[in-house]
Amino acid sequence: MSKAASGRPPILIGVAWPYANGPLHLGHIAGSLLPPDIFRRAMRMLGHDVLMVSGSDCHGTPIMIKAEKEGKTPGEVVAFYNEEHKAALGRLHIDFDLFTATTTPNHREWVQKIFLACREMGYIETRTTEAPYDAKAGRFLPDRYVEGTCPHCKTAGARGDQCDACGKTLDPKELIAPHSKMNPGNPVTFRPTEHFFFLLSKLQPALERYVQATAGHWRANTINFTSQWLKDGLVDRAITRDLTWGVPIPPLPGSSTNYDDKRIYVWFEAVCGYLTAAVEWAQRQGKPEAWHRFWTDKTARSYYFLGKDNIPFHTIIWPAILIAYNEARGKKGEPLLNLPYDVPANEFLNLAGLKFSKSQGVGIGVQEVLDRFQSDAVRYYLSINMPEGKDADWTWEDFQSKVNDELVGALGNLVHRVLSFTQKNLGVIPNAPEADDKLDAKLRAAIAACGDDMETHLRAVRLRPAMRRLMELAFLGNQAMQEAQPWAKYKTNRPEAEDKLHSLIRVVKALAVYMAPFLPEAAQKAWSAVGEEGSVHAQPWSAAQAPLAIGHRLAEPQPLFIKLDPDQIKALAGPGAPPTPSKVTPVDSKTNAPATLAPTPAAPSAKPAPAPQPTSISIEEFQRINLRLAKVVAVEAHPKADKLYVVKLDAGELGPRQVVAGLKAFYKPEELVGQTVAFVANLAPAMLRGVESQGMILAADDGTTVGFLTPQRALPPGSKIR
RNA sequence: GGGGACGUGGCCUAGCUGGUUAGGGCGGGGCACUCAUAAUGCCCAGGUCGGGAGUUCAAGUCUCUCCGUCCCCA
Repeated sequence: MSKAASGRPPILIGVAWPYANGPLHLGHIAGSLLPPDIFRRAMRMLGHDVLMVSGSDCHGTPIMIKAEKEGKTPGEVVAFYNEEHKAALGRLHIDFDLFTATTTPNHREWVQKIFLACREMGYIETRTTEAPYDAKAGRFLPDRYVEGTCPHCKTAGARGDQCDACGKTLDPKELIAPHSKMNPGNPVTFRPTEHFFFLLSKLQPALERYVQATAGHWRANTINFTSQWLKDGLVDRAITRDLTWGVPIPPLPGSSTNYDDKRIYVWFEAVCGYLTAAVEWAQRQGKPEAWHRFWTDKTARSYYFLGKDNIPFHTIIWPAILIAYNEARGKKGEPLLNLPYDVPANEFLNLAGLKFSKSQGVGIGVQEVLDRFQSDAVRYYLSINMPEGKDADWTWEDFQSKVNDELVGALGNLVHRVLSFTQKNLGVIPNAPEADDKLDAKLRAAIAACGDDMETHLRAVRLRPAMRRLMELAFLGNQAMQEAQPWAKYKTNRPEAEDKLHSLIRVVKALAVYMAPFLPEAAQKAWSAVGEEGSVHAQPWSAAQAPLAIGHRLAEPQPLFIKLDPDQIKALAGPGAPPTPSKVTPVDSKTNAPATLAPTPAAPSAKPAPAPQPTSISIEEFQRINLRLAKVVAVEAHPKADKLYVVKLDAGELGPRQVVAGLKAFYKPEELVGQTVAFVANLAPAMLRGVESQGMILAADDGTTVGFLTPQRALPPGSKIR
């Protein structure tokens, strides 16, 4: 494959800028935000220099209106959502080199520079049109903020761009009795207004050449869409609007006209963000010219990730702007900017068949999901169910099934069973088998083939098939384990069992590498578990085939993934539950919390749920519980719960553990730190309000007083309780 | 109204330039195993590849048309 290739091209990844008028939902993540993160991680491991940028799209009328409604400034609204977006993305480990906003001075200056350059080259001119105007409010209105009676079906409440009742698209002028949507009492009149038009028609021939030369590797949907636009003939478009929130029109050479009440429209301005964000990133690096590597290096490639509704802006309009601007750059002898190399547009993710919608309150916020589930579980479901070729559905039942049966059952289980058995019986990673060992050869070949296939898929931005291919390796590993039967061999032929285990650990290590782009947390856990140093994300793809750390002493393995609780899923999927397709209370922008959600499980340590008392259990049953001593290293308040602590434990040979405990009402942090406590070490990990808990601290209580258990004599952390 | 994408067994889906018995996964049924988060492995379940027509020696895979879902444009 490309392993032999030297000089990997730098890769610029542009991610469609989420609009800063609401929290992110899963549709955004699946459609345009998660795919580039997977791609970015994969390309880094494949040796490319990658820059991934995006930010909040902050301008336009909807944000002004939202600000008015909430009695805030537009700046406050977008700052809030910019933070929300960053937090949600961070929790999902979608890591940008820069996630900025269109409100920065840098962005404004560059947009104005590009605007002027395009105008200078003759691609922007002014024209006068008539636009709806609210005289009382003293401002022009976007078409969809004009309401009136539909001229076709006579239904009241039709919008200026479309009538929802009969589905016809409208011109606001056609409406009977047009009035402002925000102020229904205010009549709307039409006034002439001067605007700047971007002359797409003049750029048509150049765009055709560009598409001709580039679109060979685009997805069918994208290329057809684009050629259709070109076939129909490009229409000049207004790129300014009558509003006051946005990038101002710069002073025009040779003109004294005042354009203070106009702004450059988002579809011209926001796409420039891909360039301006790269520049800002370079500045922040302290290397102001560093962006050239990704923008003017002739070998560099740019990938733009977006939803299908966004295609023409990235295959027509943005390239057109770049072509026009490049003409000006060429004249000045500046290096030319690269046009989009690929535009892997995704279809949509729906919630049980309904569209995610911020405005209609359909859907669940990313943060609410992450309060309940591991980010890798969410990433897995979104990856294996990615809307790459067609729309996909998020359903809670399917989420549960894919996570429990595939992620936990196949992938997580393979890693865990291999490491558990080895750790328990050998303690260390065994020596490699002879070169002619059959199983080892087979698994080595499988690992190499999987890596190659995944690489092919990943390079072509076929992420869902790449994830599928990874799962095939996990299936194969389980098969091999089943056939090899180390548990039986171990008793009769120990050297042979060790050979088998070595080969299986090889698979585990390969999985750690290959899953890294998709499941960053689990990949790191698995990587460390097989005794490898440092970050798996810094490894080359080929690390999957590197030799094992023979002789490394294994720690008792922790499961990679938490199994989903069917009851919790039912609560989310059931009738009346907030994230169902039924409408949800509009999200409050301050807390951005939807209506109540299913209660989180009670804190594990203070009061165990009253269970039916079994009369007796066998000693074997009791021995299944791994009780240990651990030293409390640190205690922090749980960020999202009043009664919970996040406790860091040193569990001796088991390594560090993190446990969520309901001790906050009974102990101060300093009363706990340094103490030796008893805890259940093999309790299935659980997410408690967004924090993973890997065990349970034991405590006794009489209903009012609570006391944790501690050994009567000093014993080291990790000591067994039996 | 125009254009585009998609429509494969209960569910999610592979199927590139047309050609052996249409492959996987989930769920379901049976068996095996016990290392593993009651996890895993094996076997089985037999879907007229949305409907119809056509091209061809041969079509899920090309053409036309109709239906459904979604997106864009007018």
